[in-house]
Amino acid sequence: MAEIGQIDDQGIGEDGSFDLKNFFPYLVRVYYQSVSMSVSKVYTECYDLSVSEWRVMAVLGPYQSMSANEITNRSSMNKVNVSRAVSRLRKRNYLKQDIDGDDRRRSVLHLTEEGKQVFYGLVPMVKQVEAQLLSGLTEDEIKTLLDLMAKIRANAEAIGPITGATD
Amino acid sequence: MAEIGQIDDQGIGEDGSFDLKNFFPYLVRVYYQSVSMSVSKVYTECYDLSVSEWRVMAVLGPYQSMSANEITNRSSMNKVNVSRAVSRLRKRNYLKQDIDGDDRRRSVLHLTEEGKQVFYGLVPMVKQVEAQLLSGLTEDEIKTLLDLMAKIRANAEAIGPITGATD
DNA sequence: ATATTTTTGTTACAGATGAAACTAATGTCA
DNA sequence: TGACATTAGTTTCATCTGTAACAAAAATAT
Repeated sequence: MAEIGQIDDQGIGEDGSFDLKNFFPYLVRVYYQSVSMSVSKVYTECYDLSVSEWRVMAVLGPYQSMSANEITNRSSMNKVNVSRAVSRLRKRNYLKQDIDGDDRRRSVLHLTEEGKQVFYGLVPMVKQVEAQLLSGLTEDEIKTLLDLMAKIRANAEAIGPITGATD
Repeated sequence: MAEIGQIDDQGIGEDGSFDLKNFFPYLVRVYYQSVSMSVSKVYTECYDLSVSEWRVMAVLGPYQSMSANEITNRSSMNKVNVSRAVSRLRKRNYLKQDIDGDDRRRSVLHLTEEGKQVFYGLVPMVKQVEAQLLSGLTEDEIKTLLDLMAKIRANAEAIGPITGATD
């Protein structure tokens, strides 16, 4: 009765109960927390990187070079967090920030040698965590999961566009 | 090749690429953001409640009465956030905080009449969002999704226990 | 040309966060 | 009883966050 999938439009049962632990958005949050924690542990503990910093590095990769705006678009972060992550990465010499010759508002960002080393050190580890997270699931199950997540994301975006990208 | 589910243990391809947008934890994050945003919009815009505040109310419900510690256990929040949410809800007269007679460290928390009204107003709306999020999915698909999410959560917790519950 | 608007990225500000330190009450064990 | 440990909940601190305001450059329009 209080099961998910059998959503009653009354909202509240006769006993006035609302079962948070079977409320879908709550389950998504807990799911996200577990996943997020297990990955962020890697780059936090190994290199003291924040999520934003890791994401900027991940988007950039060892050979890419792009503007802050492009990073924003490819990382589901807002421009403020990109700016701050870039600034911190620059201070640590993981990233170099040049100015675009054609458009002097634009920055041209790419990893330094040191940044690349960090990246190369990190990628196998985060990929291993990814593998552990998905272990025990078949290829089909993974595909199904991703498809369903995409469907729900589409539903969510139909309700209202995302404003502030939580980081 | 760079597809998820076909995880190569090299970590980085010959071209040194790492595809963030197909990285599973990233997809989970984006998924979570969409879901979270669509629900939190409801209680934020309607009653200016934070996630923590909503969760405390949701766990408590209209007739339940429990300690802060119990709320912590049932809501995947840490005790600091529960404490703060309780404090704010109390200031707004949505919640009453009494002291347990048997154990004077313990508080006994329950919603006030005003808090119940807010709760009754909110539940149908968040349930509607839940329904919209899941619309287009069959019962089986929903069950599959929840099962797979639970599996991955179990995998994550096998890697390492969750420390700070992000709120 | 020059005023206006748009875009790119940064900064200021107010509020939120988790970890750790803290207070107060209870439990344990000798 | 009294020393010590544990538990419940709060507060402090340093950091992080999103919104809005901002500066500078470029695009557009007149």
